[in-house]
Amino acid sequence: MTKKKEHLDCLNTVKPVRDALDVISGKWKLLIIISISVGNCRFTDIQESIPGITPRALAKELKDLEHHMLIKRLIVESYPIKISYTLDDYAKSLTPVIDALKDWGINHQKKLDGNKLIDSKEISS
Amino acid sequence: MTKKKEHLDCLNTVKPVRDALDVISGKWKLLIIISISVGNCRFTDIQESIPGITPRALAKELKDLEHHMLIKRLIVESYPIKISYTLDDYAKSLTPVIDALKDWGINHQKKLDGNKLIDSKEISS
DNA sequence: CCGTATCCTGCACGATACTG
DNA sequence: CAGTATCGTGCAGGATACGG
Repeated sequence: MTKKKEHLDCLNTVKPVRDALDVISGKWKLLIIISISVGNCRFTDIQESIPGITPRALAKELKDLEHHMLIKRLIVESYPIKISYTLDDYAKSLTPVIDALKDWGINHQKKLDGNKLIDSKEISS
Repeated sequence: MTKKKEHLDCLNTVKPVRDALDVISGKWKLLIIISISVGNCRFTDIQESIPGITPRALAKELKDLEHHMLIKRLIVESYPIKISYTLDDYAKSLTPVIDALKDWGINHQKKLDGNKLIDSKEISS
């Protein structure tokens, strides 16, 4: 059956897509990457730059991101202990993914907005 | 400050990215899109093509996907009622997104596998 | 055949307090 | 400063049964 083969090919797509989604989805991951990318490298700095995040959440997400090799954790001073988080070069490989998601998200939002305008002509600024 | 501006630009990225993730993340959405894309168009067919999915889950996801204009729901016969689900042309716009995620996911898995080998060597030594 | 209706469970995520 | 430790909660998703 050709259908079965096609189905299998598609499942070969689903797995890596899910792997990728696991890495970048979630409430904080992108925000943390962004915060580090603009120069925040200390735990407390990152925490203060992301309204609403708790130290528990930040610690967990930082570990995840480090495990996925998207950020690096460096001890820069042992007493008093100081840590520096930086983006790994590997994080750059995410650029096409982020861009594709961003472009589609913008376009999709426009499409949804267009639909809303049909219902109500209110435009919020 | 230029930092503040950069930070703002990045937040302008986060929102559409999250919008996009909301649409395609989740346990079943991609599988359903795939199932329909290979020719399954009846509720029961789709259900049987995706091992483990319950009617409740399928119904919910189909509604979401329809709301996001990725699939179309057509009543093809009123008694006994028969429904046909098809991919909306708009779903094609997701292709670059899926491809980017897939490529990155494949590459990332390779990278993790490579690292595992290093880790296990370090541990065993 | 195409779904709803109930009920249930796990886990992502939060609040708050505390420590080397 | 850079995190843990505890405790708590909401909600995505599951099991099972039933209805038009």
